[in-house]
Amino acid sequence: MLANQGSTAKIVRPTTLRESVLERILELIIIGSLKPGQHLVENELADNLGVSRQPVREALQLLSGEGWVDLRPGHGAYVHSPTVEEADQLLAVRTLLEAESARLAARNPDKSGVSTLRDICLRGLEACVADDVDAAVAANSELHTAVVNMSGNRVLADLTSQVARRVRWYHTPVARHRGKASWEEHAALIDAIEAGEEDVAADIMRRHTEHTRQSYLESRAQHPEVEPPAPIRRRRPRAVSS
Amino acid sequence: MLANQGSTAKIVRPTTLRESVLERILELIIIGSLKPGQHLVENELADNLGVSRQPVREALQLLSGEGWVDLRPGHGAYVHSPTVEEADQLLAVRTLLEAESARLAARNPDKSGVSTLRDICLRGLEACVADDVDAAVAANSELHTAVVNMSGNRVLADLTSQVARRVRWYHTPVARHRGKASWEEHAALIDAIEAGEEDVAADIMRRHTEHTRQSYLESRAQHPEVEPPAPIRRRRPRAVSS
DNA sequence: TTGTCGTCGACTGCCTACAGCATACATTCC
DNA sequence: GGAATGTATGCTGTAGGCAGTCGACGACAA
Repeated sequence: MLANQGSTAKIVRPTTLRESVLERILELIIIGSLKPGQHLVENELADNLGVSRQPVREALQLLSGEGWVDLRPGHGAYVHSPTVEEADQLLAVRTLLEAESARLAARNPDKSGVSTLRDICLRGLEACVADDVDAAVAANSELHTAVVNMSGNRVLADLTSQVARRVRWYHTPVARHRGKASWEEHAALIDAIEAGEEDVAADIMRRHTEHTRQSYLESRAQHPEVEPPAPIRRRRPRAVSS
Repeated sequence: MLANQGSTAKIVRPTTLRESVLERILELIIIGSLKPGQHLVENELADNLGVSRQPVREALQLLSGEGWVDLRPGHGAYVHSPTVEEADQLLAVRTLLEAESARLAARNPDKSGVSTLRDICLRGLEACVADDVDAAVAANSELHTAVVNMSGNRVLADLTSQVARRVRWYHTPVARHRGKASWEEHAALIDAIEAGEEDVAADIMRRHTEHTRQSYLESRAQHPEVEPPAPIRRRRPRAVSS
């Protein structure tokens, strides 16, 4: 009976076709089935997903709004081709946004919010010592989300989540968590928020996210598996015929 | 011959119908022809603009990505209804982003960029003493854009422009420029950027945008013309018949 | 061999049409 | 008289289809 009721009273949206198409395409991009720079032919996607072109088109329009695909009028949609430079800039912006979130969260910390943070932190640490990487990653993003929400600035929260989603794309080849040290930083952050020390909280968060940025860059330097920009192929190589 | 060549080598895009529809709808929203909370019926828009529903739908999808309209699956598109709280948050985020832009611009200031800034600043000041409000406003946004571009962080620039566009929406009822004082702040900002004084530049920009935020809030307090959320009407009141 | 032009194929952009759904009104029952 | 249900209507979501357009390939000429 409670199956469909999200804990946060999320609206049970009448999931339209274009929404599910959007999510499936997004998943294909994230797992790498659709490669950066690849031309997304509407008919192919429609056939593969078993729908008509229309919902595919609309899903692509929405995805372009989130920076996942680039629309070239008259040419169609291409999977956004990430560069190291862009990843760096994205992580820099994330640092900026999240540090401000931490500052605002510390400006008026509420009891329940802080205790939520502690719960998540505890879970993350447990997952960490249990070597459950997936759970640790989940707890990590959950904690960051919780902090942004505590900021009370919804615009900031939306923007951050938007940026964070794109960052996740770049995280794929990176080691996913930095172990116990990361959670100690988290704990310190929560302390600062609870104590209302704005500058300290912002600084911890800034250094924390800056750290992941650095490790991303290093990892990227070691594995420069950057794909060439975009081999634009509109026709597939003709099969031997005649 | 140079008619179509923008100064910044902008691509001459093969303007599609949905693009022009998007711009026309956006204009209608900005000038207030389409009011906050209003239900955007696709057929009506299509008829009024002389196109079919398809490009209208796609334009609405794109507009939703920029926060101008809200899509409710199964219900259609509604003009985003701005609240004072959201405006405040938006302006706060803009302050954050632009201050960082100024910091980055000051980190490595290039000669040509700085001279461009000075040109714009001069024009703005001239427009100001000539009491040409429109020109002053234009110069103002041009200058801010130039600073963001000098930051060298394209993600930051994109995000800022996105936020700034939405902020413009809230500026409508506000006094549009603060006169000479504003341009003196601009001049000081440019000096700081040229001298490479990151902290100073960031601080000037922060206070500068914070000032406009304060004046917005005050103006809003005096003219609390906030519309009621959204009187959702899907059928127009039936005409007296029979 | 290299540059230019014509042809062809494929894909996008747009239009029209239909089905499903949500809302508002009218009617009936308690 | 009030509430619940049936019915009508307008709108959205989706499908299918057609024309325009862009790029690639091949032929021809220099």
